[in-house]
Amino acid sequence: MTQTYSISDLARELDITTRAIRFYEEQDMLCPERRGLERVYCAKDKVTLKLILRGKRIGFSLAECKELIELYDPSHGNQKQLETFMQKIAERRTQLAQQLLDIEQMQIELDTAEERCRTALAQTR
Amino acid sequence: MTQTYSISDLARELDITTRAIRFYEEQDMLCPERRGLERVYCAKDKVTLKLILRGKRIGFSLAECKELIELYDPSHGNQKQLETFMQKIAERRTQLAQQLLDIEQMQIELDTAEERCRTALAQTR
DNA sequence: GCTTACCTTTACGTTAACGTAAAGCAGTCA
DNA sequence: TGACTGCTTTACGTTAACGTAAAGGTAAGC
Repeated sequence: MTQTYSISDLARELDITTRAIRFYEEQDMLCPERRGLERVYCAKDKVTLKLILRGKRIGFSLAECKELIELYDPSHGNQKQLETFMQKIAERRTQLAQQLLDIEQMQIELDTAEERCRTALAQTR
Repeated sequence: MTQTYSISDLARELDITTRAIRFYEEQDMLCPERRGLERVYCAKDKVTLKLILRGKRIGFSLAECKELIELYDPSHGNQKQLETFMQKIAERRTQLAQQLLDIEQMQIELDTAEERCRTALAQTR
């Protein structure tokens, strides 16, 4: 008994619109089964959607998310493709490392900003 | 002798287009001085630009970046504004924390993907 | 049999963040 | 003096990521 979902099940659970889900399918990031016309999603589809949403939260474009998804399944690769995959993985790593630095720096700046706010607040008394 | 820059100085140094810089000004994120018609940028402007670019790297919209910049200078705030600032700072903190989690998770997935690539590569021999 | 609730497709609309082209002014180098 | 370089403004174009409306199919419940 493998769990399945309707499109609005997933929309509710992941807090996105059905339009968005269909759009991701248009972009070949999803390929749910069909029962008649209705889309029937499986657990893997849900994982894919979560991957997309996580990617978006850290500012990846859908194109980048799609690449990440494709990296997830290197079964169908010849040697050249696999090497390309490895390279893309390395690129993503670099990008993530930079983002970590950026976030740390932002946190520091939020510290500063908060401090200044406190000071300013103290002076209004 | 405070350092100043032309628009193309900054464009070169920060690796963006002059169009982008002018666009940020249109959005009231910058307000450089003028010598005649020419824009003359100071050190603070450069800091602002770097802030924008850092925000963009981690997926912030320009509107969000603008808020961050405004948070940077709470001098002109009455008590209510300052409290709003504090709240926005807290929101950003939450967002950054989520992004950190997302990035860590992505790194783990890149580990997995790389591992699978290695395995697949080994089998092509 | 009619309404309600989901589902479908097709297709045009919208916003953000610039790109790009047109037209022109100011200084400089040969 | 003319060509080149760098700056300006105005304005239309473009791409991504959906939003939204139109028009309709199907199954459940009253």
